[in-house]
Amino acid sequence: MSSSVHTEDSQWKNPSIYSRKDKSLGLLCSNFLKLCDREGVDTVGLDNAADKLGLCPVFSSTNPHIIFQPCQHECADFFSHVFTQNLFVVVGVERRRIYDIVNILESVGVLSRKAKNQYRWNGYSAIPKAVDLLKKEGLKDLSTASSTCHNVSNVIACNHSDVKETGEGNTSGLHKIDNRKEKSLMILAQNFVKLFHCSNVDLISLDKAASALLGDIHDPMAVKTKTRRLYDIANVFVSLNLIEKIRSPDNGKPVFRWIAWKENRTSGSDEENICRYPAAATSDESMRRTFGTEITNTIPKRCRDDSSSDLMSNGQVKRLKVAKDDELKDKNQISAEQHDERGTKDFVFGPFGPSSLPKSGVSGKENLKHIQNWEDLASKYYPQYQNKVYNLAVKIFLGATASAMLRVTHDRLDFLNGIIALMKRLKCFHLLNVTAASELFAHYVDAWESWQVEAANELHKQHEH
DNA sequence: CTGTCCCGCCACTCA
DNA sequence: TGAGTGGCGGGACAG
Repeated sequence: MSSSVHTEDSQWKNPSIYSRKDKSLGLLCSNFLKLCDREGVDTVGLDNAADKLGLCPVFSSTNPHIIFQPCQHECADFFSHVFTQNLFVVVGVERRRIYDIVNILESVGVLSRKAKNQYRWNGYSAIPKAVDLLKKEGLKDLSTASSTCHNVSNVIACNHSDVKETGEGNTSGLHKIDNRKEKSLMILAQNFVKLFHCSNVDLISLDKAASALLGDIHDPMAVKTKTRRLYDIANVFVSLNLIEKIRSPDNGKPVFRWIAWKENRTSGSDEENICRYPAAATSDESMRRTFGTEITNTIPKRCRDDSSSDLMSNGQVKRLKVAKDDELKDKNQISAEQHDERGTKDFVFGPFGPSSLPKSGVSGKENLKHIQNWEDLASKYYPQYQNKVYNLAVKIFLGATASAMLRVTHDRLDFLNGIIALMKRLKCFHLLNVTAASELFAHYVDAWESWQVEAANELHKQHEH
């Protein structure tokens, strides 16, 4: 038994192993934006985005939104140190959050919906136009509704009420849709923008904004709910550098201030206006904004299995995908190109690479590519199970733990204990029984062992050569 | 204690 | 009809 695994075991049980901030909407939004804001990106598919972000969709029968994000740390030796350095962070990011982000981004024109699951990436250059439109809309509302509403911020709320009133007492589908739409995060976000642009108020607190947007509704619960939504919106807008959070000079309370372009756009091209956004800059290249937080996981195409393939009876292992020699060679060639200083025919180790092997000449960005190769190879070792819980377990396991765990211990029991501890941390262990877990992970051990033999042979061949 | 906002239930929509 | 979408509020976390 390896004592190190026991040490890690206790760490996995630590509920405070990651910060709440790791899962923040703002961080996720930054990552999402960085993913979209790239050359040649026109359409954003939500599934694809989640995949590229390193969010590995799993098939929870209880929560269709659940997605696992392997880790917030994009370090070269992530896989090898993930356990020993206590970097293991499995972040339960929900697809649900992506919907929130997408809706808010849509409100300022950054994205527009094309079809189910598909969004068009309009980019940051679309923001000025969208905001301008909102401003005009807000001012128009102001002029037409000023007779019934007493102040600027209530105009927006008045327009809310108009919709609401037509819906009240009428349960027809159309009005239901209207009511739901009116409450949507997108509309709320747009009204939040209008508050900044159609009033003389410079600093807006979220509770005040919530009250303003609710108009005559003074229900504390409604204000609380609206405020919660505004927090989400504000976080996304902060990620976009549209607003910033500061302390009110009056009472020290947190308030938000619009920091992107605001003045009436009477002249100047769109490009000039775009450049007023702090997020944007002058050159084409730097027009792509930089974020305070880097994308945390660039590992592409994680653990996407083809669940439509033929499978055996429930809970049984269908097959273990073992990389064929030629496939490995293909990978090696790709890897060799990426690590040219190692020679064009160097053997690059996959997800189960023995820790004893030298890693000289591989660092920094190259290591990121290296990790991607690990990921590619990992997909070839990917056992497929009909049992969704098994697949869940494997996906999580495959994402971040296989090589690291087995570098810590070669003892199978120790290995299983570690996995069980991991499962407990992931709160999904109750879905598994120990026998099932043993069966599953014993397969993984076998795969790893066979791969090691294969890798050792390849290394031996290289030395002979 | 207050502000913040993650989490996920469940209703609704749509292909 | 099932998968996708998103409103909503409980309650945990952070300062």
